[in-house]
Amino acid sequence: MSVAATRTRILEAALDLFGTRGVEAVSLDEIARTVGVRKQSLLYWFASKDDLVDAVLDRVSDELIAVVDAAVRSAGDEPLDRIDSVIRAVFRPAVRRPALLGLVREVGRLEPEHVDRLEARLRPLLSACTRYLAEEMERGRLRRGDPGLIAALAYATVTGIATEPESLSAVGWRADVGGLKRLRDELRDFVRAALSPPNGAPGQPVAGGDHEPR
Amino acid sequence: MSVAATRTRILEAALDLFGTRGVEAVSLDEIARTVGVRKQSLLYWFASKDDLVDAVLDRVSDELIAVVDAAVRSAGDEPLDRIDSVIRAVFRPAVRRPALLGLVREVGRLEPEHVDRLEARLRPLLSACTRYLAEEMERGRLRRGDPGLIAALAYATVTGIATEPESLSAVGWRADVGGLKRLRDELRDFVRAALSPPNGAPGQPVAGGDHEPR
DNA sequence: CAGGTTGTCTACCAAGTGGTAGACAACCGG
DNA sequence: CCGGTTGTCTACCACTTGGTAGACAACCTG
Repeated sequence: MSVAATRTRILEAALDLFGTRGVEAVSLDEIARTVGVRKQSLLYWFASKDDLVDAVLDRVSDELIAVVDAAVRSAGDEPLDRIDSVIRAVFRPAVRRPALLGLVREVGRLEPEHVDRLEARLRPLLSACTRYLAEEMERGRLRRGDPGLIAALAYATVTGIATEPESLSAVGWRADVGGLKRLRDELRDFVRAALSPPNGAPGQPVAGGDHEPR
Repeated sequence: MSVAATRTRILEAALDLFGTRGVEAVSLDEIARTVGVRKQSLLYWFASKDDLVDAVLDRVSDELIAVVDAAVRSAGDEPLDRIDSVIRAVFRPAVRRPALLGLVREVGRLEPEHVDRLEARLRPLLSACTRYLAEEMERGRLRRGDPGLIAALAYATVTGIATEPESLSAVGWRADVGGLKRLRDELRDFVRAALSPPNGAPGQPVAGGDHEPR
């Protein structure tokens, strides 16, 4: 009790290991070892490896949804600024802890049951996102395109760059404080440029008094 | 001899399995089974799993380099068109066979020796790419930024989107012929927008001989 | 046809896999 | 202080892991 509860520590360790090395590649013994406990204590808290995977995925999706929601709420009206805000909010935890997005990226290596579960939990976030993109494209404040695919592309860019510090080191990048800042800024500029409407950046809103009907 | 040589068939099967499920998660027995041979025949051609991994990585880097080189040579002078050409060339094999880029994405889950080997083989391609980006930024034909990080971002976007058809299915995308075409076009537009210089598309080079003092 | 080479196989092995059964100590409310 | 709950443990289990040893057939080459 002086330290965190065993269950939580198992979850954290499993998240990191699953996210960085892959679910199938990590054994229960290894997780238990890093927690400092026997495998059977782990199986006391989680009936099976599948159970543990589900719990970890739930934790990840919870955290992701919370982070994105907070970022959206704290941002202004301009869609590019709002997207900036989300990226900033996701970037920090993602780079500091690649396992977080790494686990999401594990989708497709997981068994269908797990994929379904994760998709179901993230669907509200996802559909709100594509709906928002579609609205702002309509208003001319974002480059037009298929909102779903645009969302997927932005997602791929952010997760790809955040989960692969190794490829970044291949282009001479270092993970110090300055490097992190430069990477974050470059990512922001990249996505902003990719989503900006073709005319000009500031994009005065269209005249009509629209009110975002929700 | 009627079918492909055993060695080649092992390499192909290993590439697909390693790339889609992860190196550590795939056993020699499983590879052998999909080839239709016993594990010990596999160990006759490749002394160990590590040897097999190296051989597969070599094959992947060879193919990648060949594809990119051909695309660059066949493209025109405009950098955005040239980048289009590379993306088009990489997109088709990558989406048809996610294992290809999936294996490259495995970097960071591999042991350092394998990473070093792969990086060494891809370094010429990579440094040529960043050098080219730097030149064209200088000439004002690409949006300015850190060439290395820009390259990494474009790479992350392409590989991320090509290796995760599952996340695409989450936004309603289907992998039929039309879907592929739409995805390819959307990816092209996304990257083109992300890399275009901010003024206008055709981008006459800047008059003064500026040199960005670093 | 003799003798070596090539390629696949069966038979093993020690270590590790996810998981079960149950002992045992610490704690709790009555 | 007593009986049950809680949490961790040891002891197993059947199966899979990467890898070794060596039998054996098919093939060349002389």
